[in-house]
Amino acid sequence: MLRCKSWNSSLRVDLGSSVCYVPIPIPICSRLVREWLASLEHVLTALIEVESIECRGDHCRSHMKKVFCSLNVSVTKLSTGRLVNGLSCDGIDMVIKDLDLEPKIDAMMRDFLDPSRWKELSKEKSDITVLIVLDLSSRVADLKMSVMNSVRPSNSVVEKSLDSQLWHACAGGMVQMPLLNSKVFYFPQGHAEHAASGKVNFGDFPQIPPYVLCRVSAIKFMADPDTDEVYAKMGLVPLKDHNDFGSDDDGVLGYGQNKNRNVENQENPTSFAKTLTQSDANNGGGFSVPRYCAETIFPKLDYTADPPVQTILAKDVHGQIWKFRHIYRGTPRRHLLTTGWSNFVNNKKLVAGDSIVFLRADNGDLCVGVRRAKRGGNGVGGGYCGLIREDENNNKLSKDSKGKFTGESVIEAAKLAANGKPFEVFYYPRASTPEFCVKASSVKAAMRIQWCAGMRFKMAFETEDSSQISWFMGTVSSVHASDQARWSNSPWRLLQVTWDEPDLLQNVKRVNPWLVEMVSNMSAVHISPFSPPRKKLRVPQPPDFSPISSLIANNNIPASIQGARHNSSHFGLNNNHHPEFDKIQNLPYGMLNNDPLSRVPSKTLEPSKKINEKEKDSCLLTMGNSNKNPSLKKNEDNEKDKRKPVFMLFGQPILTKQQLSESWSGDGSVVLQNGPVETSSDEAGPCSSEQKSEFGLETSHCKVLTES
Amino acid sequence: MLRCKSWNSSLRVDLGSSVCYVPIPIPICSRLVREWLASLEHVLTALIEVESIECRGDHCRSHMKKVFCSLNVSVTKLSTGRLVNGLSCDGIDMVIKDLDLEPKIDAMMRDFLDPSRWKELSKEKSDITVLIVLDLSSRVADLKMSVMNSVRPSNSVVEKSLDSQLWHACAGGMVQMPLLNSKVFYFPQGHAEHAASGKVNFGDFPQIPPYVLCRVSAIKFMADPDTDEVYAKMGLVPLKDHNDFGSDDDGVLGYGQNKNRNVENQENPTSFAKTLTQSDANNGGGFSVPRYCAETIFPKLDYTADPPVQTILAKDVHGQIWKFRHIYRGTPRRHLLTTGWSNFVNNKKLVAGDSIVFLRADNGDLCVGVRRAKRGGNGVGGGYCGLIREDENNNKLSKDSKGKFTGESVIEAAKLAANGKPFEVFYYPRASTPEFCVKASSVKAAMRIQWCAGMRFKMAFETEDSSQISWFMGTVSSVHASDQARWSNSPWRLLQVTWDEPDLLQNVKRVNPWLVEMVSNMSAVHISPFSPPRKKLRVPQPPDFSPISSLIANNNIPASIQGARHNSSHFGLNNNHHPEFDKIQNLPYGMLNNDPLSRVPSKTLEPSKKINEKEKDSCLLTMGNSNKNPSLKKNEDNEKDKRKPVFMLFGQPILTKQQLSESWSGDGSVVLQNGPVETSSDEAGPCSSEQKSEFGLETSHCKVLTES
DNA sequence: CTGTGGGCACCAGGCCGACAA
DNA sequence: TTGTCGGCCTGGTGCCCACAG
Repeated sequence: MLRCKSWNSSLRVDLGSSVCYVPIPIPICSRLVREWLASLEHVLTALIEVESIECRGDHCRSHMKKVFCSLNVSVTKLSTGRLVNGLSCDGIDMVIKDLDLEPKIDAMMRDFLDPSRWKELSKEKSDITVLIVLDLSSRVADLKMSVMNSVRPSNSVVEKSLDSQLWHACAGGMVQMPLLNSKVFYFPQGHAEHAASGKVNFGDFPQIPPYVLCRVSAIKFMADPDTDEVYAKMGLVPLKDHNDFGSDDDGVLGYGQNKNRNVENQENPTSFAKTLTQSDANNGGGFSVPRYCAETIFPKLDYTADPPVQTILAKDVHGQIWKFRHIYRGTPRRHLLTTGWSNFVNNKKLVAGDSIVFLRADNGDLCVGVRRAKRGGNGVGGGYCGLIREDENNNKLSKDSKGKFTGESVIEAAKLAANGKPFEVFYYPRASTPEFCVKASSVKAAMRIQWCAGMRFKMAFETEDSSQISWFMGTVSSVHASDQARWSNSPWRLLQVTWDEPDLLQNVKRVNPWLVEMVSNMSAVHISPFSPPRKKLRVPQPPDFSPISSLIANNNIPASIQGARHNSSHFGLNNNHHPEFDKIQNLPYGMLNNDPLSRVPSKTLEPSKKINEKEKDSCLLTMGNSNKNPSLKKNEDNEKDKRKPVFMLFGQPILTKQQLSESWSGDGSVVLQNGPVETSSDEAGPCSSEQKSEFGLETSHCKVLTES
Repeated sequence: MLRCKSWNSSLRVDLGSSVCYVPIPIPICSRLVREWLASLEHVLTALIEVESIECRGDHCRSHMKKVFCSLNVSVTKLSTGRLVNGLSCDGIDMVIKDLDLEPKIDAMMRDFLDPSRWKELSKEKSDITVLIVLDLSSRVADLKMSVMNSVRPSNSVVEKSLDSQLWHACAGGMVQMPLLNSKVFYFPQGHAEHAASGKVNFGDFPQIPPYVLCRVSAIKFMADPDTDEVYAKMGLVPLKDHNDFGSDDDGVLGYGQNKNRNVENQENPTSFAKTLTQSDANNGGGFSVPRYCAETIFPKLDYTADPPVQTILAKDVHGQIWKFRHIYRGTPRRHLLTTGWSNFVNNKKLVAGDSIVFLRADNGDLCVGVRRAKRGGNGVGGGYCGLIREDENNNKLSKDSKGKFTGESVIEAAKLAANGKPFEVFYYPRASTPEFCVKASSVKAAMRIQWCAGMRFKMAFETEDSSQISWFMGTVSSVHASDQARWSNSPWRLLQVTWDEPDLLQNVKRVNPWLVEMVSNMSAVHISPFSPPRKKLRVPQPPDFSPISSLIANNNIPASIQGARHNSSHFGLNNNHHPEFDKIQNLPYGMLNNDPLSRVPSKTLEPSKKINEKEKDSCLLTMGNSNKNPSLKKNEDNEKDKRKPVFMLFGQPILTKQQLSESWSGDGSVVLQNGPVETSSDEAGPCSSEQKSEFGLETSHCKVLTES
């Protein structure tokens, strides 16, 4: 038994030490071994206790790197719950041994290579030990890479839903994922932007509606095995009637939009994000830990030691455990991660500008996540993001051939949605497109607002380093469907806006109503509390639309039929209701109203009122910021129904006759039918959905707020 | 202009120095760059003259590795002839500059990225200069690998025929490639062994004959871009009549088999092969150059210098140029390759036991090739090789999806051959299966021999390190088709043999007649002149055939019809002619005789005579060794027709009536029809080939030799 | 003549405090 | 409080000779 003090820089092992994530170098020819590793998926990304190290060969110095060394290890803690397909073995302590990867592996290893054998072994919870024979040749780096590729399971195999807290921490503070069984509106347009850069031709599918109310039947929080990019897979079931909605916890209007926003660092103090500095990302250096992070997230350090030092173990999104040396030293004293950090940076391919997230999970585990800065583009500029997404997609396709990112996949999902059939979507929160599955209550609340040109609003954006959220002020310049030809009644990107700081938000020309909050002009100064105004932003990157105002001039709506009561004429835009409503009942298939709740009486549409400055001030929305008020925040989760009855939708919505007579609309073309329809039966279409009816319930939000 | 003395171990560049093969690390996100590199194919694997080095960034020490450095280079000599598809630009000096690979490459590089632009530029032979921006981050190794993969063209793209001399040097001394336009016999059985481990089911294709006479219409010497393994792509045109044979230079029988064997180191003294020692392959060390190699292959060293040192530039099979420091030092003095050697070893992934070939080409270029030792098997043992071949094949398939190594590809080729249509085959000389396209004259000469059990022979094998060739003695134990059920008339692996040293050649149980030379028992001692007898061998690895003797007992031939004149009864095997010849004329499609030259008269088959020991001695073949006789060798190329008229096939074959009445045969089932056939016209089948007719001309070789 | 091993120098990686923002 | 830098130590790489087969 010969002790090798140091044999490989990536694999520094001493007897009795415990090592994390041993990337096992495999001899080139051992195809079988690689396949075996792949079949085991994550089993090797485990905490490994080194029992003995043996060096074979005649000499251990000059040819040490060619000697086959035997590393006898105990896998003391499996860091991931999966051994083989479908088998969960979380928490199994296991030891693997007597596995010889030498060239003559074939005969003696076939037994071990059989995944079913592994499955059985783990069922019995018997201890197994692996004698891992490492080829410490000069090609270790190469081999390590190829093995890591092999070990890393493809997306199609691993669908484990990872820790929701870590997922959200990586996703960033802007992301709001709907709850399981909650209602969302699915927007095919948004899906197309997200998954196919908007380059989806819906023209051949006239039955696809602009939005479909769905129940979230499943949601899996996942992460790309190569890039660690978090994404979610959502199962959606189009809703035919409200009986599907037993577990809906989404009955309160008006709160959804910003309820969980800004949770990071405030409502969820157990996580901390830091953007890597040059020194952090520099290969030779360590990681400078902000004091707040070290004191609130990391395990308590024994400051009586000199120097105070400890080992940090942090789990990443894949369940891999990373080991860091945490030391408190220097003058003045500061917290640093030294040993292990460089390895992490290299493995995750981090560069300055990327962010790292430390999170203390509810079970006490320390987790580490990664948020990559947008490469090759300075935040706001470029309009690249869609393209980059598609490129990644193409690579992905060749790997798992799932087709998540093609126009076809969007069409397929949208067709299923239109037909009332369950479907699946993938959502990448780090992509710079707005969420296309939006909490129904948020949409409803937003659409209940009488949007009109001239309105002042604020909208939240992530700063480029993803560490902060900034609010930007803007003015609604126009209200009309973003694609009037195809989706004339779609609220998607309904608002055309101008920004108070247009240079920073050049590419953000149209926004979704549920992403903005109306504000008074006077509050502009103090709504951006923690961000210097010029900080670079991460904003949704809409594909460049051609100017839509020109389309308006050429659309089918005669100018003569436009009313004038609340004419926002100073923008030259028309946001009035359409007086000849019946003439444009060209609602797409599946949009007919068969929801008893929404059978509001037919009435003559009353044009919305022009909102003057005074009214706007009185309409200032504070609900999105309500969680900044500690006294309110405490009770709102449990008592929001009672506390804000004015926003209730289900139960007894408070609706005045006046409110019922109003409807939201954009310009003339964006008018939703909200009169009673000779109700088609359920057989009229598999998805005679209630989207319109939901919007039909809208009230003037300003008015309600005034009442309360 | 800041000088970076050393910035990266794989890229050590000083001003004014010339570097070879700069693997360019590319920032991760630069997909466009990678595509561009791929489109340029080999352009970057060139001799590069460093003009200037610039380091940008605030500091050049601690963050040097993150700083983008600009390397201003001149590509002084393009090492490969291809820039873009179809464009040959050998010898173009070109300089590339002003190419910025920074993140914002897209806009400014699109022009450069256009392959057609490069095509034009190279047409004009204008000087271009590239400012190559290198991301010297810690991920250089990773990136280098990915870029190398990108740069390396796939097989499907590059079909450049590489230097024949280097190809043959890498292929080894055993390999005999047919000449362009020469005649070969194509053996589907051999093809199946070579390309699909023999696991090809020909059962559904009864029209496929066991051999097809072909003209070699094309031959390309190629090398695997990943492994450097040499292989050849051959175009074959089945021959319908001898008029196709205008340029046939293969008219002399009896010489072909060993004419070009042992050329390396003897007839071709400008190449030298050495098997790498541990020290050679060891990462820390250099390469110990044998004196002979240094003095005969390498450029002349100036021994007056102290120490004598020079730079060696050697081109590999891909045309890449490798640079080595050649020094003559130490006590006692010896030749060493130092700087550059380690890089070569790592890049080629060489290990001890692999061989390296240095060759001085006719044009004076120094070339370097690689011959890998068989991994994972000790030479003779295992029977792996076929399997390994197939595994490599599967990998290959996923890469170029060419299907060179499937049973289907063999079936396809064999069907085309059977139908007289041109086809293509790939031959990997380092695979351990016999050549399946064999010089026609060799086959004819071999089949003219009256093979019979008990005959003594020798056969050449390569030693495991590929450096030498050893001759092994054996005895023919049985003569019958290797697969009597399907290929009853195939000469492929006709001879079942026993070896004088059976332990070394356990898996070689059946051999092709044209690969062996008959010898007398007495010459056994001195025919293995330059190899210790126990040196490990590299031998063809036939798939394990089940014992064929049992098949014989169950075949369709009644025992009663077997003659007994030359009964080699001491082996219990029957090598007599079939007296009821007409009953087994079940020749496969395409085997009918329509060759006027071969329309030998029908006659009663005379059973072959038993060869007693005395006769065998008199039959000793010396033709195969004739080139060892300097006086003979000098003239044989030009005058072989005249010098050995007894072996002529075309022209005026010397055939006595007795000779014509004889035919070669193995056991009863391996009888070729050589009587006149009611000749089918050409329409009888596209490939009514003359294979049988060729063999129909056979004479008793023993007899002919006795006459001369 | 050449294979092998130890000596040794160089350098990239990595940990440190100093210093300043 | 923490980002950046130079100092400095260390281990790995690679060139050298000695020695021996």
